[in-house]
Amino acid sequence: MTKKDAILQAATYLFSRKGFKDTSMGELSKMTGAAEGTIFYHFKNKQEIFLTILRNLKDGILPEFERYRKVESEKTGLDMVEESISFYLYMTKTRENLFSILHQRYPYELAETNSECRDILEAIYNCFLDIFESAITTGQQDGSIGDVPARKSALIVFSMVDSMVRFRMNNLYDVDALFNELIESCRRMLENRNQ
Amino acid sequence: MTKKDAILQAATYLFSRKGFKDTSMGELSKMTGAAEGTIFYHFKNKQEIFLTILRNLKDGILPEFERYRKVESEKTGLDMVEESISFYLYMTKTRENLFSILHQRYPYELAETNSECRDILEAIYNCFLDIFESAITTGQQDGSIGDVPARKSALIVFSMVDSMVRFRMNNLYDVDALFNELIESCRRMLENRNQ
DNA sequence: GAAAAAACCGACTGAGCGCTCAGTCTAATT
DNA sequence: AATTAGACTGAGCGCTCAGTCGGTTTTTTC
Repeated sequence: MTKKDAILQAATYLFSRKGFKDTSMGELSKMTGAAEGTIFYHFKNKQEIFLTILRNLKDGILPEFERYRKVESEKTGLDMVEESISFYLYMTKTRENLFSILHQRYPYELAETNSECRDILEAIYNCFLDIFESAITTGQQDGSIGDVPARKSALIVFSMVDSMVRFRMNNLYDVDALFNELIESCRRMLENRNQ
Repeated sequence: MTKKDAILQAATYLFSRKGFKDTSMGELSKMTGAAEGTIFYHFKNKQEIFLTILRNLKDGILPEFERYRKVESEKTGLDMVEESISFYLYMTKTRENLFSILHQRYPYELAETNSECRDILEAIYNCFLDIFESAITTGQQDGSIGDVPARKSALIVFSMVDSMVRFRMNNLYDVDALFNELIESCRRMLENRNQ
């Protein structure tokens, strides 16, 4: 692994654990074995490290989500919603550090002044929502899901799932214990009752 | 207003807007007109200012929530859930600064080492959950709500509502546009269908 | 194998931070 | 009028931080 990659990896870890502002270049230097000067040789400043992580997050994750979304399935839309929730929870578990960064204040603060950051965040969240929305519209076509506004319902489902992720990351609640109830709640919320 | 109160008020504003770590004593001093020394005369350190705000938040808000919870009502439990959601959204709107502080990283970081902070946060969240839980159990008694696990469902409803608050605070989505759908979703999620 | 380019180093800088402290001011008490 | 105590002040201390710079080592190119 190149030193540049080592820096990005360590920064991802530290930013997710301690936050952007509370991670110092000295720590980053110590963790990677690179001198502070080396870090600034590869990245013009601290913010640029963060943006690079965000760029990589987008480029690494979006294709995976897109690929998942386009997989043809024999399932009903309602079952697809359930599967999408599991998929999202699985993704956030395998990339905990990256998703933890998305739950922090700094990216949204940066987005206010930096348009690239804003665009990346928007692309990421649109992609997440699309997963749920397309499952819902599929369900409305096959009759498994009732007559609900698809985008808004997708947003509500997403907000529920994202809260679970937040619970898990902050060790506030055992998400496994809540998982079944979450799925059942979403089913009751969406299912078609006029069949 | 005493200078001590002015400091607390300004700190609440600054902490909620910029976060704990990004608020400097210099700023706080400038905003209140108090010398930096004065701040440390009233509070032994920066953390103590934060804890005082949290203490006041608890003492100011919990009684109001408790009072609301104990109001006898003619409504069905399901209607009470809807009303509780509105009540929670209303409370977060009138005390936006305080609730914004609860959505930050610092209080939970502090809670890891400071037991008073931990206790306050726990008391606050238990109180929030109790509102929704007692509406749900009421609904199960009057038959308006189905056979769902009350505490877990309360947690799910709370997580939905709290996400709305987060959307509003970060200007990510127009919550008013989502409000009706949120209510309808919760109703579908909870209502008794065996009547 | 020499020259050029890229990667790397760590001591250093200046700004900003939380917090201290010696001392002033004000108003009540004796 | 003298004393006292609480409220308040702001210069300044010790420290941390992001970022710089002059120089060294490693790699690439011809």
